Amino acid sequence: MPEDEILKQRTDKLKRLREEEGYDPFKVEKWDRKHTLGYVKEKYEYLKPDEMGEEDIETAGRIMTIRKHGKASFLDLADEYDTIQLCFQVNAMGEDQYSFFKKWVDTGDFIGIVGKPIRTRRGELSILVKEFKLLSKALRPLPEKWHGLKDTEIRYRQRYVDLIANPDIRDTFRKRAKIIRAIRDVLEKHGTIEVETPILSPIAGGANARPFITYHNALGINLYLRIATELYLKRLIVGMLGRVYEIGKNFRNEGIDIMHNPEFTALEVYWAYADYEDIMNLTEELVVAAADAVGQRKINYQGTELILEPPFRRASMKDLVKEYCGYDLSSIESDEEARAFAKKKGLEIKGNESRFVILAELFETFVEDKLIQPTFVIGHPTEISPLAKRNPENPDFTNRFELYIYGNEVANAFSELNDPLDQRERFMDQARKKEEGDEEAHVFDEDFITALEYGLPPTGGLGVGIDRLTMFLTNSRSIRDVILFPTMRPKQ
RNA sequence: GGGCCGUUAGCUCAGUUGGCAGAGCACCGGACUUUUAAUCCGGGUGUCACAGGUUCGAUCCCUGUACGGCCCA
Repeated sequence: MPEDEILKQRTDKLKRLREEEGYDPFKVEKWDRKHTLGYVKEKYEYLKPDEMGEEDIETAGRIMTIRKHGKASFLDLADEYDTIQLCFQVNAMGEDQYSFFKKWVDTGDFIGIVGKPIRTRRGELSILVKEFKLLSKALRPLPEKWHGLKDTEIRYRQRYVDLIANPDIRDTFRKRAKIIRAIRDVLEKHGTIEVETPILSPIAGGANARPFITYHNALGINLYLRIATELYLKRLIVGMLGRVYEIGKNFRNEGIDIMHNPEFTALEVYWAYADYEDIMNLTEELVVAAADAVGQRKINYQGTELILEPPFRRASMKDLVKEYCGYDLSSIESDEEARAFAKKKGLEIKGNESRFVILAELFETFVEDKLIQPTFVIGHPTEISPLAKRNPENPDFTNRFELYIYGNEVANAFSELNDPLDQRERFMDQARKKEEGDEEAHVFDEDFITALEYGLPPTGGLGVGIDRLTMFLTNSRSIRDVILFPTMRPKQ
């Protein structure tokens, strides 16, 4: 039957219910749910076939299936966590209620029930219902009961249908909540305060990315959706908040794929008086707390075992690139030589890359996807790290690390650059890159320099991709499986 | 941005070398007091994504478009 016909049929049924019975399920305001299905399942597990519990259970849920047998019927009732069978029998609830049920109740409807726990002859823990109340009606049919809902397009566009039909998906989002809760707990424990910084701002800085642009009518100016929280959070360290963090959405105007959604959730943390090694320890603590929150440190991700047990492997970018593609920076004498090497390796060369940029590009091409187990990659070139403090022994490199899991960047952190003079130069270098056509180069933020001129203490900072971390911890293949309403192109 | 794949009933999917469009579940009517993929009897509910083209005839072949997925940059 076409969906609009079912819709019409059920709408008519609702109308008749209102007229013939004087009952309007949409006028019901509440139901006192004294017990959950989980409570019943746990407490009455012991019941033997044909045995009945003494307690009156008062619970509620959505009817998932109905098996009608004349004067007795069986329903599967689901609440947010569990499903339990209900027995509807004429001699338990009386003629009136039973015929009301037969006439007016459909799968998808919400009902509240009162009844006693029993185990049926066939061994199924159930509730023998003596009273029920129709709490709300479904006018559209549920997806098919065996296969659930598979169509990715409907799953993402109408997540509510996905969540009804595929209980596992509900579990993924519960785990996501637990992960974020665990992260907050660790940070609070370390005296880090949660703050909120602007999403709309005149300058979108703190990362290499293109922003979304919007327009403020009253001010008559363009504003940008943030691409990172970094520059605002560091201003707060200047402002002596000591330790701050923010968990929130960032927005990057780029493509959508299995690892990228235009809006995504990031954690950023800044600790005064800490360096990147302290932050590395913190990162391990956060990842492990997140893993523990959802159950375990050894996880199966898409058939690969990932072991989230600290200490994570630590390796320098230079060594990794040397190991995986033979590029030994210490023996490279010129940028030309570096470019020639890269070209031989099949990289596309523009012609102005430095030996450091080549290092980073070789890393991306030849190393990244090999880093399956959690690995801290340390020591990124200064040229590609415009907000990170230089390594005092080798100023071409920074005290920075990224955490890779399953070939993907999950965290990025460094000792923060707090020298306003150097920061100005770095921004100017970025501005040059922008002029040369790099649309993702950092924007010059004069007020941020001003803030640094007031004095930023030595500070360690961290960014973590919450969606990606959640993917690994929930064995989700796509970032869209851990975002409730992923970005979709509008239909038509 | 490029390549490949997909789009058929509410859902999961068949199918047609180009000739009246199929199944299971769901849904509607009936029977049934222990089912749990209930069973039995009856009912097919569709713009075969959209727009063109080829053809006597297109859901099928061709072109384009939309949306989705995968891979690559």
